Amino acid sequence: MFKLNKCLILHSIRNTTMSNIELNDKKIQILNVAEKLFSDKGFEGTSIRDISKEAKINIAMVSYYFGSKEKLLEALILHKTVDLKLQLENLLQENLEPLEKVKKLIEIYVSRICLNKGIYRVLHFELNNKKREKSLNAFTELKKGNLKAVESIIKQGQSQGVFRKDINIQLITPTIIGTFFHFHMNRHFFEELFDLKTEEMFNNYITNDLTKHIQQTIKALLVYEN
Amino acid sequence: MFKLNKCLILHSIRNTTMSNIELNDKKIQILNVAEKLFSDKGFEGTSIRDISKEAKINIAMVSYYFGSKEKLLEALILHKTVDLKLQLENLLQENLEPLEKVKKLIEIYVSRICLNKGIYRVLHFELNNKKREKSLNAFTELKKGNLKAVESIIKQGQSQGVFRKDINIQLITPTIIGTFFHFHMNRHFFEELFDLKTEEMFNNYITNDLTKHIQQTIKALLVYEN
DNA sequence: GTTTAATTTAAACACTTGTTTAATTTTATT
DNA sequence: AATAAAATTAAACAAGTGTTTAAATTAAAC
Repeated sequence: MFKLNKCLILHSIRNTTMSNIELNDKKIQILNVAEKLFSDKGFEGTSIRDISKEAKINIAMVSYYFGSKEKLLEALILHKTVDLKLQLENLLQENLEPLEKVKKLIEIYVSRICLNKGIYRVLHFELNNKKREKSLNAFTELKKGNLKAVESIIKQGQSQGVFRKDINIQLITPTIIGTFFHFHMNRHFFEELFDLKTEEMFNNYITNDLTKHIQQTIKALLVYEN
Repeated sequence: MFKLNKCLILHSIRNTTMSNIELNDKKIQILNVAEKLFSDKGFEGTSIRDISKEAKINIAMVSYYFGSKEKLLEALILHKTVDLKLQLENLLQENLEPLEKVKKLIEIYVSRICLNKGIYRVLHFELNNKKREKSLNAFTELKKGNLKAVESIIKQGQSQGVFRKDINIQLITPTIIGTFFHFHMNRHFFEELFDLKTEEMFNNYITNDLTKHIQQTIKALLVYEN
């Protein structure tokens, strides 16, 4: 473990790149393979031997680089969830109508999660696993930031008189992300239902029809008069 | 395995009870424990030894009664998802305003899934696991039935001129169940956010606030004029 | 009460798990 | 070229996995 720490520090000095210390071709390769396998077979369902086989490395390299399987998961979450936060913060600065902002917010959510579906599926899987609590703290912080962004956009719309005021702001994200995830989790079912034969057709359905449905739903919730 | 089959048949003769052959106090006990543990720790994360310890039975009894761990999961799904279908079919027969029917539909979904949250969480977990495909066929049939029910209710409302016609009916269930599940999956987060200190407070929030939010959302989607 | 079948048990099975070791090879530094 | 550090390896570790076996116990049938 002493070796490992030294190695990390040296790497961070050598790699003058952006991110938090630990970037390295081989490590990223391992992370990508881990994402794929965790997503397909779950965290417990994936063995380090599976990962090393697929990544064509020795079994010991995972412990060598990350310390343990658990810490590999932590690194994976950190590595794959950084940019969503940035994109939302940028959206807040943009000068747009509240309704347009909400629409764009949904677009960002869907496309972002869709792009990193692997890790978000893992997160979804492991979210309620008590063993995994520690690894998921970083994710909780992300969620808090996201909620702040949604709150700010909607309150802006409310003070402009465009949005209803008797809505539960904190439950809007669950509706947006929940709809998307339920669709994704039941992928097989909807592929059959909508006759989506290829990966491309499936993704197209998401970026068009599903996104539109979510936007329509949230818009209706925010503006309709009963 | 020969012994097992014989045993099952004899049981079904002795037990003159309702259900599909295989009911038995000890088996139900095992199923309940399995539901709890699978839900807490996932299917792969739960060992037969965990189950036998918690259920206070011998390790061999699971294989003896169900054949294998995989078949235990199949039995569990079948045993826990029968009644939702019935409740929805009853709802279809009721003489209610379309909007009231939708409201009640959401109530049924939420309460039903909430009551059996264990097994639905397992389903959610294992849904995309290719290894589990066979065990989940029964669940696909359930989903198809549910979709039929939703379709029939909404088309009724549309033909009465109460509901919009430019909505994606097939995506309404994802919004209902997805919202609920996302809330449930991120339980820790929302417990903190809404200061829900006890199990009771959490469940109350679901049956009141969350249900209301979903009903409000779907109502808005169905009736608002843009 | 004896016999037969069903249940329950502890032990063993072969296999997989995450992690560590110590030796080797590769890379970097002087 | 020699030295030191880092990366990689195969082998071993102890612990846990699902399942099977064969013997022991309990219950049912006669």
